[in-house]
Amino acid sequence: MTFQRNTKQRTQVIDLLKDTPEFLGASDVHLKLTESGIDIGLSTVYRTLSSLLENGELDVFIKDDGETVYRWCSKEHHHHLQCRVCGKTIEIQTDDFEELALKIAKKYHFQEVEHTFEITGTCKECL
Amino acid sequence: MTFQRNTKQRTQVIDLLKDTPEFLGASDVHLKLTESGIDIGLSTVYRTLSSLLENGELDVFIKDDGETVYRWCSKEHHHHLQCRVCGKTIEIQTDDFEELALKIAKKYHFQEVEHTFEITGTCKECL
DNA sequence: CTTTGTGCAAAGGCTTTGCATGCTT
DNA sequence: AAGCATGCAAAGCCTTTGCACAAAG
Repeated sequence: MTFQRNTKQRTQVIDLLKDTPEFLGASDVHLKLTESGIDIGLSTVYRTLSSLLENGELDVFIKDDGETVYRWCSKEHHHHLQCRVCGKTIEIQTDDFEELALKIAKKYHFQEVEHTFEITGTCKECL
Repeated sequence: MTFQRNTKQRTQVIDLLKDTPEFLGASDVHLKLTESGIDIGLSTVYRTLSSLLENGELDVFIKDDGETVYRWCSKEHHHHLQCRVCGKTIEIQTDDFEELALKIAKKYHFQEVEHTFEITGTCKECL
């Protein structure tokens, strides 16, 4: 968690993310900022997003097409329910997965356990 | 779901996947096959994996680094506990995840639900 | 003034595609 | 023989990195 200087660009990225409820990719962030007349390089966007992610400020997931998308987040671990058709994403907060994962890890004597859990389906609007 | 011809290459990819319990990326498949003395192009591997995926023969998920990895779909759905260090993989049989996923899907009126759940950690031999 | 961030362009990694050749049916 | 699959190389995306310049502390 290295300290970061407060630059115009970094501030703009953070402000945009804080104001946006959906997930944004690096190119989305870059496009929205340049459209607003803010000058920023695409690589700076990538670097800023990476550093924010490392500091746990962002929620992240990788879309089906491989693009990584980010959203300002609360630091609690959670999972996603995503619609295959429209891409709408719903956050799920439940401790059940966490407990299950830990129980299984303990049974097999695993340490430093991490887990991923994603649900996809078709939402009622897209049926 | 287009019909596919039975070529040497396609058969080899399928055989490899059926024999491999872990998830494999396209390059993994290509490497393992060429190491076994089987001649196959990387693009053929990609095309074969895509067609198998479309036909619902494969389970898939995208790793943190953006690589897409595939595994032959066993009829019984199950999950894996994998060691980050040695790669050892343990199959987990429990209906708990299934029930949870269905419960969540129902709550949000999602249909045709699928889910992925993977646990990674360090096994006791690798600590 | 020193250190870190930025921009640009080039390169990297995974994946897709165009086209001629070869194999399946 | 006809048509789809393959291989190779080139190109497409998203992302990362090297380097010189600019800005922050």
